[in-house]
Amino acid sequence: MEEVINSIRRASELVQKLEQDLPNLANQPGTLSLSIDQITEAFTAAKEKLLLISRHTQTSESPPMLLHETTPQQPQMDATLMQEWLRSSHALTIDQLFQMQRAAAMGGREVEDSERTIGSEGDQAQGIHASSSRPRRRSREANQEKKKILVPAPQFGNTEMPPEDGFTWRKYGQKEILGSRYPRSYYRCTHQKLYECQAKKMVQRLDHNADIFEVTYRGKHTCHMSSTAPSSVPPEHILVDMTQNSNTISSQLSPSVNLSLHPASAGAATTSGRGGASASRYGGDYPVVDMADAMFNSGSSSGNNSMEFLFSPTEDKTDAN
DNA sequence: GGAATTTGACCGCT
DNA sequence: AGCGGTCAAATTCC
Repeated sequence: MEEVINSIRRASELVQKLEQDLPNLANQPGTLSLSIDQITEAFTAAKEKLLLISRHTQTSESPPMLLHETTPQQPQMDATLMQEWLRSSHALTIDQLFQMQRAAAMGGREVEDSERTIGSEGDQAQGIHASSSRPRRRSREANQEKKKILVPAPQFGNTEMPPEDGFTWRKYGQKEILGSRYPRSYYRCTHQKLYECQAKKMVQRLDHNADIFEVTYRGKHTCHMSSTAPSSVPPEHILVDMTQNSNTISSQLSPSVNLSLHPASAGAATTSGRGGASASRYGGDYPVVDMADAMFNSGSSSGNNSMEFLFSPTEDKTDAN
């Protein structure tokens, strides 16, 4: 276990270093890519060690990895989702890094076409201001970036809520959707007023698998621009093309670089304001600790296999295209 | 009392 | 016409 921790630490340091060098490396895609590879390797090493450990310690009461049970056609879901969750809980600069890397690597074309409706900065197209009595948005989805991800429902605590994702959301509506068993909930960024943040998300359980939330993000968070705003950036790189293969997750970029060292998002993560699931436990000053916490506390107390979430071997090499 | 959630109504889009 | 997204009053919670 010692080794695992060390590997994670090393990776974390690399991330930190990378973060510091980011301004210099911004126009050096090669070096940047190299750094990312190193980080990937470090995490992968940690994972492999963990796998070894967990093989030894694994018992029959290993935690139910939801998707494996119910939807075998989604073999990599849990790993990706966990990464997604962790990433979005912390990432700010890493996300930017991804964007830079993407831009450097290629035309950025691989970004999920089918689910992504780009409008240059579609937020103001929200139509908040209107003429008559009740202001309405204009085009509903046009000119709005829209991303779908699948998120596992918490297995403990308030399972009605999707896992926190690094932002604070305020629910503004819920609706029964035709043909769906579960209602869809509508959330907007809590800082909508303060920072005019137009980010929104819709959350809905999958019909065929109530353990999974389909979360659709729309709009961009502008609140993180503010130094006082606690937010980070929504996930960009895990996208689900729901239109083709019901649950195909495509991880576009090096999936192992998921940690950001930004404690800024501390405590900002909750989907429910009060009541049940609450503020983030993973927003502290020690990302490694946070990650470990997430790894070993999420999903199951036995937790021995939780690392699979983070570093699935297949996942690591998944960004095939 | 303020902030968040609930929920029925409203309205734009297809 | 009907569905889906949003509004906003009412309610709940801290």
